[in-house]
Amino acid sequence: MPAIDRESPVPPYIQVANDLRARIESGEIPPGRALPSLVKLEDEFGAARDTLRKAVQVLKDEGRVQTVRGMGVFVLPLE
Amino acid sequence: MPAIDRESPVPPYIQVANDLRARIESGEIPPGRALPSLVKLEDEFGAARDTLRKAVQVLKDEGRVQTVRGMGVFVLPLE
DNA sequence: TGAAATTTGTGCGTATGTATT
DNA sequence: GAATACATACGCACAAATTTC
Repeated sequence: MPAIDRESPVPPYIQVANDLRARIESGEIPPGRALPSLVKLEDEFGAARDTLRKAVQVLKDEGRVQTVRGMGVFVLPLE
Repeated sequence: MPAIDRESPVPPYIQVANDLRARIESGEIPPGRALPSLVKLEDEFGAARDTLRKAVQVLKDEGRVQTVRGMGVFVLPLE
């Protein structure tokens, strides 16, 4: 299960971003599918919304996901 | 009238959850029936939807209610 | 038929306060 | 002081499922 290592010098939002990126790259969350909702991510990681939004923002900045309002955050096809 | 005590150290969403739980346990809202809609709860408690959804989430986590999209939040039978 | 109303799901942006680093 | 994170809350917009007319 995903977990945040509070002892790590890597900030939680980076850890979450890394975890989600790994799920995308492994094909666990394929293109066209949505990431777990923020509420679910809260449960999974036990992190605050601030942190999770930042993590998603990282993937957005990388062009890996795209937010669709009211629906979720979707994984984009690789270029 | 249910009301949220803003002076209390207990967070509003917990207060709402406690109130709803009491209504369920008293039989005011029996199994199979739905809780008031989020819109009605907004009126009743004067709280934001975010707060009310969190309150409902607490009861969900407790296994007391189940949400059905487009229909409502239903009280589950006791186990 | 289908359109509107109702209700929950999801996300955005913002805000306040606390605590830690 | 600044950055980060947590916890909570407000208000809004749009999506989707269901019910009603």
